Amino acid sequence: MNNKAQIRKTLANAGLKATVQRLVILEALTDNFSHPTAESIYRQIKKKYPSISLSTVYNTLEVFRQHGLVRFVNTGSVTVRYDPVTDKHHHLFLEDSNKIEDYYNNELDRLLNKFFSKNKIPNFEINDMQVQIKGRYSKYQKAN
Amino acid sequence: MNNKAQIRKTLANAGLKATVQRLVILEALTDNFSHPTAESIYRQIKKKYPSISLSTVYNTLEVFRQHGLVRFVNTGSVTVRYDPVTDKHHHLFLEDSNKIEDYYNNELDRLLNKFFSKNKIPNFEINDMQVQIKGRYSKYQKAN
DNA sequence: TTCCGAGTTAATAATCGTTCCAAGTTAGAA
DNA sequence: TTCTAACTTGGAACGATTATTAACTCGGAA
Repeated sequence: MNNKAQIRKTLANAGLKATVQRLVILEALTDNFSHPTAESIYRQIKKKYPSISLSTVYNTLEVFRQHGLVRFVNTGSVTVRYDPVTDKHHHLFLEDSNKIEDYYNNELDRLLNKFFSKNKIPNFEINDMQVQIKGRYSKYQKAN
Repeated sequence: MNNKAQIRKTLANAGLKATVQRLVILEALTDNFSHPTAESIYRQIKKKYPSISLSTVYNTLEVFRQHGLVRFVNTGSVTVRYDPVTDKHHHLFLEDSNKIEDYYNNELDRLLNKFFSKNKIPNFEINDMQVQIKGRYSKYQKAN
């Protein structure tokens, strides 16, 4: 199954109509692991689909978010960023470049789950957990 | 030593002039563990010190941040929140109320440090790390 | 196939949070 | 006490997001 068909399926599974706009936005998202802003998604799409409106991008991202197709990334800055990856993962915040990378580590997840099942936070029910790791790549190493 | 004197000292240590505005803002922050926004700090201060400007609050918070007196909290929403606690700690995001609480756990810190010294991220130098825990307090339990 | 209506989009206005700026004021060194 | 760099103020400007609304489009009923 090609990418387009997968994207259609994703929309259908979420119970969303497969409009052209949704297809291109979702396609842009799945191709893009740089945690884009709404604005940057808009610019990217605009090339191929010039009639799209920035409002549509915002609206659609919000619809996707409500249906679990994207997440907000917590950046601590003014602009919201989106993460097309809804699997469990963590984030590396690159201090030099203002970039964010996904970080996967199943072992870390297991460790945290184990820790919190032993050390419950009183009366608190955990739904989700994420580690934010701030730092930098060593010199002469490419970040990506 | 009383609170006011401590606050003066904090400013002096940071090499900052002890203006009235800075004193009241820092006082408001140290009294306030609810991770306030700039706006809410402004409203709080305005009662006692009506001539203060919102710009001053923003400017001052930024100066404090540069001097390590406060931190941004990464909320994933549009508005930036500030955290007067600069010790190592984590955050509970209460899904029902949009509140954020500090969460301390030395054992968790040790565990994470141990984990990442064993499992280094290739070429990446970690400077800071934070766990964001999302969830809710059980019914009939007060969140605070 | 046509038509209807709910859902969707585009354009633009409005709002919100934050930053910038020029002019006035002040803390604190000397 | 004087002087000056640092600071504050208010308002304008800005960028990001949300709201509004009229036009459009798709899928299903007839």
